Amino acid sequence: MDAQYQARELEQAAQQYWDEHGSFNVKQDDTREKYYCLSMLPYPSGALHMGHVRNYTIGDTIARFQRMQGRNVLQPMGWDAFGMPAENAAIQNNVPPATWTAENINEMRRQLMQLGFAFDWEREIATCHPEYYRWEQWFFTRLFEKGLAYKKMAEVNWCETDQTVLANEQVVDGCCWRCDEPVERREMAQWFIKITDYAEELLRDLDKLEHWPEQVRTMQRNWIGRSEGVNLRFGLETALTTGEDSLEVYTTRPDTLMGATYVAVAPQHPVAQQAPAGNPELSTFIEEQSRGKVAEAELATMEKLGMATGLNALHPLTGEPVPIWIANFVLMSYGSGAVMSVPGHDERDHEFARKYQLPIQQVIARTDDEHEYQVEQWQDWYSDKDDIVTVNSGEFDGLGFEAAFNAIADKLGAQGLGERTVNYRLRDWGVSRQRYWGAPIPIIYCDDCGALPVPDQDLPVVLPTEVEFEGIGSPIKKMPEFYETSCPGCGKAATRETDTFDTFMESSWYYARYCCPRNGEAMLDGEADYWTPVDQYVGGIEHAILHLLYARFYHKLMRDEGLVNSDEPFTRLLTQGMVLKDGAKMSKSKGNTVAPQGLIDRYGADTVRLFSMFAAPPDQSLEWSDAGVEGAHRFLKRLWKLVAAHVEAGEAVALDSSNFDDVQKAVRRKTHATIAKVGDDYGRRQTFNTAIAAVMELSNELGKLEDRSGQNLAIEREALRAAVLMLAPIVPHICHTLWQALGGEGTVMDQAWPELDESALVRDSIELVIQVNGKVRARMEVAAQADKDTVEALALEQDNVQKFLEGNTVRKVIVVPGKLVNIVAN
RNA sequence: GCCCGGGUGGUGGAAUUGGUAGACACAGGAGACUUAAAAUCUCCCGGCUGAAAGGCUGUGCGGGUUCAAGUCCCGCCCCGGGCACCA
Repeated sequence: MDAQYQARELEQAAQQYWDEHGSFNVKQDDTREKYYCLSMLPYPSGALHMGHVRNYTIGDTIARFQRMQGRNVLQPMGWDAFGMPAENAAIQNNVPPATWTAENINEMRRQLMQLGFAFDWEREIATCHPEYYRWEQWFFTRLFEKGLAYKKMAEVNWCETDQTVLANEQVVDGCCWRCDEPVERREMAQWFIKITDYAEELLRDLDKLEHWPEQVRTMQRNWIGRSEGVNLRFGLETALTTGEDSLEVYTTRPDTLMGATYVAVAPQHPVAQQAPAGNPELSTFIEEQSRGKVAEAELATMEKLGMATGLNALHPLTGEPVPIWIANFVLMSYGSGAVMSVPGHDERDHEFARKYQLPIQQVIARTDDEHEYQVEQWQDWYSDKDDIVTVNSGEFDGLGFEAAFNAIADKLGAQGLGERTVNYRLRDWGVSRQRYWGAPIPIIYCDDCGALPVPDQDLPVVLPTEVEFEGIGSPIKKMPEFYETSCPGCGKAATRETDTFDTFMESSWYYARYCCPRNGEAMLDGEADYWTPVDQYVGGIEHAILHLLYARFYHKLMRDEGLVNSDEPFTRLLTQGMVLKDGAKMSKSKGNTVAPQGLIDRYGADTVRLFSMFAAPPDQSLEWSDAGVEGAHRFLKRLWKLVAAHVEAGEAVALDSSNFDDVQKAVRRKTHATIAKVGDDYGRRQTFNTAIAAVMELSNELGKLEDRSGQNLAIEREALRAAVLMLAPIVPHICHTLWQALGGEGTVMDQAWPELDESALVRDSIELVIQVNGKVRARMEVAAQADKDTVEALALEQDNVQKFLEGNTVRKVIVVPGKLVNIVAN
């Protein structure tokens, strides 16, 4: 073999071998266990960034490791090709989004191939191809027919100057990013999918996802936000012009109902809309509240403002009038758009009541509190439902949380004024986008027949790619040749929907389509039954809620359509941390990106892969370091030289462990301890950084062998073969070559994982740490099987231990077998 | 504001179930080889102290539990992710 490690030549040769042998093209095979390893598909933004390299190296490592466990491994790749950046680039560079996207895909595919990822490229998909989104459109028409897709009004960011809808990202400090004019919230009719129908199941099945990070499950649980409470109605002193004479609110704390001193409604609430008649100040206030963007963070951090409507509601229990206020923090899109306010106990209500001098009434007290309730101060024990008792609540006085909840809920129920209900924070999924570069929503509007789905035989509704793209407004909204059509019901002239789908639609089911990407007859087929669910999913932590929740939802929708036969799409999830540079997320906008291409050119793919896996555990953020890359490269050079020197020493004799000296035993023990550790690190722990460190330790340990004669060479051979096998998933190219140099059979990627020899791990003696009062004072070597009494006696004999025991009495001795002895003395 | 993470040497990180803090690397220092440099190899490397053995101290801050705390509990501070139209 070459004396020098030549990454470029060796990597090209390995990739050529894989290509010629179709090494990663997989088929259904019922003789082996299947393993579907998937990394989140990239948005084709131009070139690969370090986040991609990290993501796909993790996925590739797992895929290759599983292959070495004997499984039939599918690892596909594709492109999340619709989205806003293509439109922005189109404006800037005067290139149609389709062209820009296709060029980016070609460049990024080339880079992925250069990194040697074991993808089955025959299954590649791009979500902007009609062959893909056709089935998304078809599926939407199924949902429409089931009543799971519907249209309603919803708020969007609106720029009056540009006459266009803006994404949250396009609103900067409350203003349009193009014209810098203030943005307002405006209602528009939009398509929604009823994810709330599945809220209970999405919540419940989180318990089944035992191989998901607890963190992600907690976030999803909180996002769905199940609560139990009461829907109750306040009467309206004056009925609305619509005849409506009550106001519905939801509360999780009916026990505090007697403390409700006012009602707050959203500015868009019917009561608020009717109130300003003859009150210009109020209408100005309501209008002002439509300024700013729709993001929750925006609404939650803005100053809490309100104004009295002059109208009263009637308390459902007492019949007393309570004022109705308009408050900017009440959101029309959450629940009924109205809340009862209990300023005596709720922090936000308290703040609001103090600001506007509204009455504050204490209705719960702490059973264990000696302190007087102070109206001026909010008491933070409100959310604590233990040890509280109702007060100032008339017939409901003296009850604990549950008793008060039940008594008040029962009373409301009996009077027809309220009922117990389960509520979710989760809102239905708005899938309409008023943008061009997305999948057209397959709906036709007819003046007579209403909204009708495009019939199957007319699908796909193809997005025109030859367009004049100006950037303000979607071009297809100005193309009669696109939107003019005939009604599938009555045949009369009709209009197509010109909105496109949210791009989360494409990424919610792509994992299933990889199983049968070229099927022109059906969305999914039997191959999807074979491969799904995905065994291992790898992607950024930033997708912990939205993408992963939508994909889980879509899987259940597909299951209920008979397309897949499992309840959850992703059995095991690994959420990758961010790639940072100087403490900030690498991004084009921050200008702190490091393009992997230069590093691949300089050091080779294996070095880049090794560094990205060594620098941090996969779920933590990774701080980029150019110096660290150099170090990773040095290790590969050392490994190369080690194997070269070993091969130079000639053919090894057969391993015979019967007469090993202590050094030989120690080296061989290290080999097998490493095999045990690395297997666990790859499989169970998924801490690839410690797996690499362990192999580095093993290679350092080999220096202890004095020469390469006799059994030493056999021990080294065993260690090097194991090291190459264990590193192959991370640095597959160099290991492909080194495996051949070591006389290995076949290719390294198809070898079985190295076998652990338990007998090599046996030790004659072990080192124990001796502490006095928890501080390490000595170490000693004892026979591995020494019993507790012997260990204790030996520990007490140590000189330094004696020194610290002087003048003290031994109170207790704790022996942790195999680890330490702690002598408690004073 | 709300939800979820994180904080350990000069740096990235290790310590897996409460049991030796700093594995493995990077950077730095000293030395070897070399005319020289690069590359490579050897040794040192948390702080204070000591000739050494050792001692004291140390995991964002303040408390607590325990024979023993980076790890568990309570209260803070700072940084990152998400917040439904960025993907």
